[in-house]
Amino acid sequence: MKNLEIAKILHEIANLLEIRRVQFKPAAYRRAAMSIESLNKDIIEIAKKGKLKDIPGVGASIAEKIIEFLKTGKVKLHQKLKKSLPIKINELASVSGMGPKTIKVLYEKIKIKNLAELKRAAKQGKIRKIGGLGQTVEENILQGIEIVKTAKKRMLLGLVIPLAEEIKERVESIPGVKRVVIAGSYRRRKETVRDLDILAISKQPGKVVDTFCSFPEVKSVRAKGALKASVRLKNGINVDLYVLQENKFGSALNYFTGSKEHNIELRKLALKKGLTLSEHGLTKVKSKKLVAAKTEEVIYERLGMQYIPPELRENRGEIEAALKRKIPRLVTKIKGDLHMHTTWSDGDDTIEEMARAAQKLGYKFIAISDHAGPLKIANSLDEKRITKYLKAIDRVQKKVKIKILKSLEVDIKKNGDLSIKKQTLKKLDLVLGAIHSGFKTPDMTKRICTALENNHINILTHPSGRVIQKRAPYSLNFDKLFETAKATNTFLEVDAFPNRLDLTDVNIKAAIEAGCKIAINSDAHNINQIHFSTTIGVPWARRGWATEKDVLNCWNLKKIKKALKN
DNA sequence: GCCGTTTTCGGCCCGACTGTTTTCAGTCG
Repeated sequence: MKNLEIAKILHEIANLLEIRRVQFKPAAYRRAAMSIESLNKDIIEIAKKGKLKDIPGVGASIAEKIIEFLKTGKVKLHQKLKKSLPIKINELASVSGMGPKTIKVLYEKIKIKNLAELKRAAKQGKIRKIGGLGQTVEENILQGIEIVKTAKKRMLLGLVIPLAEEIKERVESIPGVKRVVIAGSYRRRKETVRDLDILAISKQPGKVVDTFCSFPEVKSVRAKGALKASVRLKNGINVDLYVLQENKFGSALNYFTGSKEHNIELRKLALKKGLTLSEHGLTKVKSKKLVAAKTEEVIYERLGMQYIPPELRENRGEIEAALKRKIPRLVTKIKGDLHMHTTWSDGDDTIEEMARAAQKLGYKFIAISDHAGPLKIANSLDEKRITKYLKAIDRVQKKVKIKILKSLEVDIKKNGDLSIKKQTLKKLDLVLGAIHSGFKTPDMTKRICTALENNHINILTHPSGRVIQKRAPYSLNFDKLFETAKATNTFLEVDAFPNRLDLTDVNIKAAIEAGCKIAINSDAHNINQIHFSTTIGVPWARRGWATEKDVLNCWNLKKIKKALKN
């Protein structure tokens, strides 16, 4: 898979062209790069079919460069640009405050080529001596370098939610504040969040900004104006606050929710209608008359399209769909959770504790699905303990209202066999199949598809094996996997554990389009994690355009049981 | 360099804040 390598080169070309003050091309290269980054197909396959130009943002010239890279491992233009400006441009550009102009002047005047040299020069006070730059710039660069190093990792959404809601409440408590919404990637429920964009309605913006900046949890104020402020909290999260008037809240919310790509498309669409869209509202280009600003709903309607839920705003086809009024009715809640662990394997809480906690969340059913197989580290169940485990579930069932389905998460061996005997699996209500070892198996697609074809697996759990910020997904042919899952009536899991979110949003959409069904599960290992399926899993599935009919655990128990028998 | 329900040529998102200079360019989201 060369997608990311190619994207990186295109980004670098964009940055290098920008330094040369070339117009428009940087944006074109960047668009192609981002589009390739989010592909769920191997670009080599696309190239083989001659379909490179079908990728949004890729035209004749970039397609040629991709082919050149696949053939030779290099792109001549890229080499040439690098030769004329031999610096680590992507690295330097990642520092906040370092734009193309600054990078260029620093190279020309004092030969700064990389992050280490930049840091040294700043520490030695060499940057402040350059015309146009001063001591503050120098200090900001040093700070920026630290942030690049520490904040390279975006934070997992699941870990940010409690902190974000806490700071939201703090802002709500400021006198004169009427309404508070956290916008940005947080509202779109992306898997990771870099900073929080908080919008507040108030008639006294200055006061609100001042109070916000003086919160005890604020470590440093990065920027402060009449209407907005940017601070770094002691827990390391960057928070931007924007204070708005009520009558412009909709346009501001739309603008700050993003994504940037979505907004750009909206603006282009507005222009075609003789309108211009900004955070201040939708106005007529000629007369400057305001047409819509108060709510997002009005703005989308005035643009001639359906309202687009925040989770879909990634410029992945939602705008076209909304124009045709084809935005699906996305999943909003699930009735139960079909993947969780207890003290019988590697969980922290008992079957009864898990059942009662799930009942408290309003779930109608759960599946207890402890590990089974050779996975020693997770205290996996063997054949002998499984018998006792099933009896233990029966005992708890008598005590609780919630329906408990009997399940196991069974390891798929390297040859595609399951690690538990078939007659044992027959005693279960549903079987989860999973890869937990041998991640580098040469043909993982074959291993998994063999398992689905030869065995009775109801749900393939965390299908790609990725762990966010830690482990890359194993190499899989998703088209083949989806085809096999559909043919074998296997549900594909959306594992809602914060560092998994596996399938990815892009893959969920592709799976559904291929005719597959999914199951949204918490993979909880204690009672405090069961909510993941609702708080993180459901929004994540929405990002994959999932509707209730696509999701196993949106159905009632009778329908689920019937589906599992197939 | 890409793209098309005004266009195969001629456009390409928009405004706030910062730092430095003194009226604005650069950067960011």
